[in-house]
Amino acid sequence: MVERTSFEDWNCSAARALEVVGDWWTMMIVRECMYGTRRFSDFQRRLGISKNILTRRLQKMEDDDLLARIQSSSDRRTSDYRLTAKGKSLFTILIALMQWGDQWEQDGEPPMQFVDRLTGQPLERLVVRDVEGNPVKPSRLIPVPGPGADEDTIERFFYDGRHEGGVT
Amino acid sequence: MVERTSFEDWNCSAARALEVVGDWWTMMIVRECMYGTRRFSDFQRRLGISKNILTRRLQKMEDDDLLARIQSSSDRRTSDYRLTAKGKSLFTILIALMQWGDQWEQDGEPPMQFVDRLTGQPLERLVVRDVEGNPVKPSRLIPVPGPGADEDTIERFFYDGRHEGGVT
DNA sequence: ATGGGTAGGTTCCATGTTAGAACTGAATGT
DNA sequence: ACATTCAGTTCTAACATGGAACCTACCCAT
Repeated sequence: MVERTSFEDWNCSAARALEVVGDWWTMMIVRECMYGTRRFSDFQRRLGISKNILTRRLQKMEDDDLLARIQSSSDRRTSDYRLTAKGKSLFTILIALMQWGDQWEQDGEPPMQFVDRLTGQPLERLVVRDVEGNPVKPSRLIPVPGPGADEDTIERFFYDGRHEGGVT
Repeated sequence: MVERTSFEDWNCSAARALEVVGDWWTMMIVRECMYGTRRFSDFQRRLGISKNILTRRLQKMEDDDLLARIQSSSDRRTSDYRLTAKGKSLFTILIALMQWGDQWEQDGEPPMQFVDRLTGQPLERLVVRDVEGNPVKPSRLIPVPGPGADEDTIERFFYDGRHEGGVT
């Protein structure tokens, strides 16, 4: 096997999420959608992506139900690509990426930011919190199997030493 | 040019973040670190990643200052790979990915979850909020240039129609 | 001290993926 | 009718991936 390792059968939500959005272009296309881009040629020009790659990515995103393709009524050559509910819910991941990039790769100076269209107010920084609403440091946490864990996940947890480690 | 398009000179924080963590394995290695994994052979066995690929990824993550490599005092053959502050701050992105995967690829049943090591309490769902702390729907937002915007970003914003679009 | 095993790589190769350029073919606009 | 635009497809060179074999330092038991 020389094909890329697939994460789709892994019993891990992060791995499954990455199987859908983990390549270099997909989140950039999501960003572009959130900037208002709808059409093939606009994605291509604004991202500087090759046409054959864009075709494949849009197709995969449609297959994964991130994008819906809607026939444009005015020009029958084009379709509008729009985010589905599943695609829109990648918003949190996009904001997390942008804020991390702002902090560590842009010295805290955002090149672009999302603001309220009426008030012009920016967004709060995303914070991981416990159920009582208090911010959580990774070092306070440990990973445990959840209701979706399969046998293998549970076995690894107990016999592979994972319950002794923790977030650091 | 047939090399992968690099995002490192883009004036976009999401693109720069993806340049660092946007490949298939990097966030899986971060997850593994947060599960307590430290050593080469453990990353290799638990992730099922090829040794040459793992070597390259760990090296790049060290170059990008996500991981620090610390000589193990007991066994001079091995080193411990540990997350730096920059690496630890990928936590928010990892949680966003896990929660998205839980919801859309696992029917809301998490295979693994992070809980407080003392109380056993799980985490709250990440929510994008405005500065007053109210949850924000993407449709209420528009993208605007920030303090880190360069000329090209500002020009595109005004002359490429981006200010007319918005998050939808 | 010696032999066997382990940890952490490196090298090699077949196959896959990417990017760019050239081409296609239908729909538009003039 | 003619040129142009849109959204692709096809072709090819270069690069990346994954699996296996190989390598070398180190640890451990005898």
